[in-house]
Amino acid sequence: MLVSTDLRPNETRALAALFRAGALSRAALARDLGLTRSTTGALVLGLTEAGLARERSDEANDEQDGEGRVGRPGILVEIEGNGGFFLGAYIGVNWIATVAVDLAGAQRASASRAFAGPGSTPEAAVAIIRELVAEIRSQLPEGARPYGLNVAVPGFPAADGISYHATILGWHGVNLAELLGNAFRGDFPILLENDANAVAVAETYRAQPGKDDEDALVILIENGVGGGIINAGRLHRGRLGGAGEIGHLRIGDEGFVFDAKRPGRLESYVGKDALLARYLHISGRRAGVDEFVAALAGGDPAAVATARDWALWFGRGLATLACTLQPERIILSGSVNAIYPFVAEQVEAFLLDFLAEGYPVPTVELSRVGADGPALGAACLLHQAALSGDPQFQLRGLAAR
Amino acid sequence: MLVSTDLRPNETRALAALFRAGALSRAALARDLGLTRSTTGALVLGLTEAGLARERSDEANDEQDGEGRVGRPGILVEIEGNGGFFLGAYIGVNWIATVAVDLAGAQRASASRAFAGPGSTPEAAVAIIRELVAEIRSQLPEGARPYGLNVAVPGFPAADGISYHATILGWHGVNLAELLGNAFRGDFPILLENDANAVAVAETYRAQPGKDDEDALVILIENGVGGGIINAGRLHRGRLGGAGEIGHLRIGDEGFVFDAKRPGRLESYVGKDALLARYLHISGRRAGVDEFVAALAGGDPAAVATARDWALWFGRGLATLACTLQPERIILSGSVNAIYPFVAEQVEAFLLDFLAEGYPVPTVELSRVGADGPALGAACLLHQAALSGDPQFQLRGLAAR
DNA sequence: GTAATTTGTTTGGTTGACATACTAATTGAC
DNA sequence: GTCAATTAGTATGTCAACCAAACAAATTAC
Repeated sequence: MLVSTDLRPNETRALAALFRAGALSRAALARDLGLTRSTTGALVLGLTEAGLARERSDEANDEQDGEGRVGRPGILVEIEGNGGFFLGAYIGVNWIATVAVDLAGAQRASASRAFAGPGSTPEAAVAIIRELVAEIRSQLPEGARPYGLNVAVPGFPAADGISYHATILGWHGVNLAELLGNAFRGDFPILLENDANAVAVAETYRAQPGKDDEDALVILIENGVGGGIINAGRLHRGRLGGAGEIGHLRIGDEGFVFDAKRPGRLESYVGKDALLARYLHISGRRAGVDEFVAALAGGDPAAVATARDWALWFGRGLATLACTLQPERIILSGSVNAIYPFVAEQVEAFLLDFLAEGYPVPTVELSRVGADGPALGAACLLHQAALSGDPQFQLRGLAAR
Repeated sequence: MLVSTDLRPNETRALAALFRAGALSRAALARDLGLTRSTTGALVLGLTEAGLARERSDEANDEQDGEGRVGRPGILVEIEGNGGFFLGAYIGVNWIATVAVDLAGAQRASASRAFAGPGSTPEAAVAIIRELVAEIRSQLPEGARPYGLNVAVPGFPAADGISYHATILGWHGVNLAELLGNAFRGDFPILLENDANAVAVAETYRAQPGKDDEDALVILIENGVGGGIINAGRLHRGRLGGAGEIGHLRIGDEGFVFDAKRPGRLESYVGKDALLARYLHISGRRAGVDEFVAALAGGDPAAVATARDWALWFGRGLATLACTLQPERIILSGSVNAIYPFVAEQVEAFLLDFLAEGYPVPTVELSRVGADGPALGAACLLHQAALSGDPQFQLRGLAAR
């Protein structure tokens, strides 16, 4: 009879090591875990029988470590993706998306639907998520049971620990966790995460094989400016998951769009509305981001001047953040990032000039994940929790009894 | 024969649980670790024989949990402080300090000496540390061997991974780690840490018993403004340990002391020089911090006006940081923090007004650790590493063989 | 072809952790 | 005061995780 059994600590550690490295021979895994080869052999056997690991089939990839390696070559062992699934969702202003990530960290299914956020009720959003989750579950192997669902939302839980505020959706004091819990009663644990935080995870999680201690700052620029902070490979969430609200950074006295209550904020200089207002002020032309970028690419002097102003203030904000957080990489996401390539030189020269001598200068890169970013990152957070041994997402395997 | 043996993972976990809680009965410890009482009994026996834990002697303190607790009361077990020692040092501008922290997290010895930082060589500093370490080791029990030495320094390692820059000491490109390594050749591992980071740890490490996931920001205000960030109980170090350099925060266009290269920085508004320059500008009087605080306490209108300006800009900086990092507590350290009580109301009203509705407002507190802060925090970082199971500081016990 | 090296597996032994059962020490009900 | 109920701590036998040692297998170096 096949029964589901919880994994032993060293089995979880072994999976985490395999995930970090991509694939390892039993001997290399033994060294990584500090166990003997014999123990590791039994460990891998158990994981294989439980359907969580497998020997790598592509023989072509037998060049594990350089050329002159003496001795019998090892057989690479890797994670069996079908060993488990993690669900992520995103409630956006215009749409709702869901994805499934497998035990190997690969995206395996996705589904999305239009959603008129402002004006819709939280209950409507939950109903859509329920249908989309059913849809992606049908794309997964028969009988696959997800370990959990993490929902990225544009907003933050409030200080009372229950209610949830999403000004952009017009929701206030909504107990979204409870609504979702009722919709999926007991099937799996459900978490909420801020959308910018989720994107930050999606951009950095396993960005480079073998590296899991990345220091990065992900900046999301739309109308508002948000961010997510990754420190040593872990999301810096702050007290209630609200760290990274860098749109409120005070970098000047006014702003291109003026806000009497909170003047001089970063997003009033570099957000989408601010950018286009500045362009309107200089050129007299009303444009969208795409038109603005086209004008910029075409050398329109007003667009170039606008971009130069944008870069000046953006550089100020980046310099502040680079000093405060000292990230290795800064990743730009959101529709406004399309103008960055035109001003990269200016911003990076400013950064280099601002930072103290010898201080590491972060690289600035553009987003690599697409529209699924928030949902994908939410799922990756569950994957990370499971492979770190979080008891709430205790991995299980099928074992013969 | 007594031999030194490495601790098993669960023994280290047990010590970490005892440290977090202060003291636990065997049964409570078993629940905490997820082990059975019988296993935990054997675990505690082993730790006791190894000299790392002991039964608490003060019978008075038998009120473990409220009153109406039925059943046989447990015997509290706590960490035996003499089980291990961790050394911390601080190279300051005017003095060098060293402390020893024991396995229970208590400060057990300290020694310091005047040091004319600017103008002295790194070699001179290392020689003083060597003597001070010998001095505090003589205050510890016979035969105690420290697990390591962590040295807090006013500066940062440079991007090349070797050299070390401390502008304030006039040191550039110094390989301090190597100098220290030569001075203590092989006795124990040696680490370096930025001083503001170390202070942040000292302020927050075990600030509240039972809580080890604090989110805090520690701000050090002297001439310059530095900071250390604690996220979920861990130091946020950034790429090279340089996170928290909040003095460079760009909050305005000029500053009370003008810096042509980097105008508008937080420290040019709220640092010591800036404060006193502003007071000079308003009152015509040249004063030190102590005199200024005395004038402020006496109701001197110029001092009150200066403090109000200071509070305005400090509030702007705090608001930026509160949004970016979302700490639960903000702790003020450094000599300038003496003026905070006079403007606390103004700053906190500004914060409350600035932060979004429902956003958690951090508390602002004054430092609780004294002049030993940097050295103490450095030692606490080693203690934390050892109790987290860091292999570099693998705990050992004496066992009969 | 032979030695050296590294991988993976087998075997038997040690020990960490468990389940179970027992004793000890307290509270609360009568 | 006495007796259940409850919780803490310990003893014992069992299981299995891990190790050490030895061996077979597959490669490089000479």
